[in-house]
This record gives sequence, structure tokens and C-alpha cells, in this order.
Amino acid sequence: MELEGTLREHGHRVTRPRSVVWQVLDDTDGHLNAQEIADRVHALDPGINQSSIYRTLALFTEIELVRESRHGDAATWERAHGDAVIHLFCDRCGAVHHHHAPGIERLRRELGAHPGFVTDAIDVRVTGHCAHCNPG
Amino acid sequence: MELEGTLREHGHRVTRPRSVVWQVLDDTDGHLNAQEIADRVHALDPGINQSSIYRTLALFTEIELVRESRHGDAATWERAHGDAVIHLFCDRCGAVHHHHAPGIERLRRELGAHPGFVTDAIDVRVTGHCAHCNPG
DNA sequence: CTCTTGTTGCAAATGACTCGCAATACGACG
DNA sequence: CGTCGTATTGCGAGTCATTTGCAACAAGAG
Repeated sequence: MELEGTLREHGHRVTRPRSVVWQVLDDTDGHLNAQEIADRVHALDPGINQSSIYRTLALFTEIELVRESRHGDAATWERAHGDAVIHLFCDRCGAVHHHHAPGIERLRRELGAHPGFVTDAIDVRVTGHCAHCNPG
Repeated sequence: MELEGTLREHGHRVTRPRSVVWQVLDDTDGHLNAQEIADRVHALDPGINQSSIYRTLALFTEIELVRESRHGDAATWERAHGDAVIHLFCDRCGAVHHHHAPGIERLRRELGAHPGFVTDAIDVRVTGHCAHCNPG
């Protein structure tokens, strides 16, 4: 199991909050904010504390099980995924879509040639609106 | 003068806080956080209130004189600039470098062909470290 | 089963940012 | 240049998501 292995690998224990938070994120194909995560976690186990959820998300982010994004003042979390994915933020409905863009590898190569900086992660974020969220 | 013109254009007045905040941002070639902006503003005019600085930054962002970024939980502001610039965030010293990348236009064209989403702005952010900030 | 120590739940604290409101000062107009 | 209407400011008091201190708890090694 991915969760248990990664936790152990980093010297962490497998606990109830961690299992449940992971279950929620692993079941979701997209971004969730703190409220949404808390709601879903509490649906599975109402006894889990909000602080523990935050602590768990911070840990998962650190060991790269999940990815945290901030867009404007909204924080969201999603299962970690490779770089070659563009995030499309809809300014109308707030949804975050994914778009696979192999061109990012080309960008990475280009940056590799940039002598002043050593690239770690690339995050491409596009703002705009979904086709069905018509311009207001 | 760019500031006065843009403010007037949008029906806003030119005031002391706005002039001073603009002077600070316009004199800086890079990103500043709220603290740094406040310090520099107060060096020019200690009487300017922090709330006014925030309100001014929000206004400038809205009329696109400046650009606000969030990286992790840090908010920074810089003079607005076109899309074809990549932000390089150094995880060690916190600096934000710019890298001109015309390839972004190609990406924009590619996204234009994506039927489900209408692109507004593209923001490419790279994390890593400056060449002189050696890996720890 | 026992013991060590990483984790949790709770409640209080934090801190960046926002807001309400009376006082102020832009800048249009005469 | 004065006058005036209204946008904007300064101030202090909120707000609210997230963090933290700490005693109770439980994972999991032996």
C-alpha cells in the first residue's frame, strides 16, 4: 500500500487520521480545500481533529504524497502527480482542471541550460474559465 | 506618468499612499513582501498606514499595475509584466528570479486549441535553487 | 504484554489581512 | 484661488484559517 510504505520509509507511523485523510485524497480526482477534506474525513470518522488534518496534510506534502496549491487566498490539496500537468483554474466556478502538456519537458530541458538556476519542480498554472462557465 | 494615467483611467484618485507605494514598486526589480514594502514606504513617509498599503496593493493588482504572487504561504508583489516570463523561486534564499521564455506563447496557442477552457493568464513557476545557493 | 516515543485532541494563540467609521484631502467646478 | 462632494485614509477592532503547547493516547518494536 502506497501510504504505509511511504510513511514507513520516512520513519512515520500509520495512524487513524493519516489513513482516513489519505483515503479521502486518494478517492478524489482533483483538488480539495481544507473544508472539503474535513467534511469527507468526518464522514468517515467524526472524531478526527481539524489540527490533525492540517498536520497530516503538512506531513503528506513534505513526503510528497500530496501537493498543496495556493491560488489567490485559497489553499487546496491533491494527490501528488508529475510535473507534466498544467493546472487550469476557473475564475468563475473555482474548479481546478488538469491538462496534460508534454511541452513542459521541453521547458525543463531549456531550463537545464540556464546556468544560474537548478530546477526542481515546474508548476504551470493557467487562469481563465471553463467552457460552460460563460464570461459574465 | 504611468501611475497617474492608469489610476485616472479607472476613475481613481492619485493620493499620497498610492504614489509612495508605486514609487517603491517601480524602483524595485523583483518581488517584495508586505513587510518589505511597508519598510520602504515608511522610509519615504512614515505616516502611511499599513491598511492603506494593503488597500493600495489590492487596487493596483485589480487595475493590473502590479502582480501578486503566492508561493507557499508567502505573498509578494511586483510591477506587472507580460506572461512570457517564468518565475524562478529559490527555496534557499527565497529570491524570485525572472527568466524570459518565449515558449510560453507556444503553450498559449496549444491551450487555445483546448475546447474545454478559455485561457486568460499563464503563470509558470519553477522551484529550485540559485546556482550560488548550494544544495544543503 | 510492556514500554518508548511519535501522535493526537483540545483549547488557546498567532498573525496576516480586512473592515467600520469618522476625519481628511483629492480634484472638479466656478 | 476658494468651495464642496465624495473617494480615500488612519486607526483600532475584528476575522479566520492555520499553528502550537501540552497532557493523554496508541503504534509497533522487542
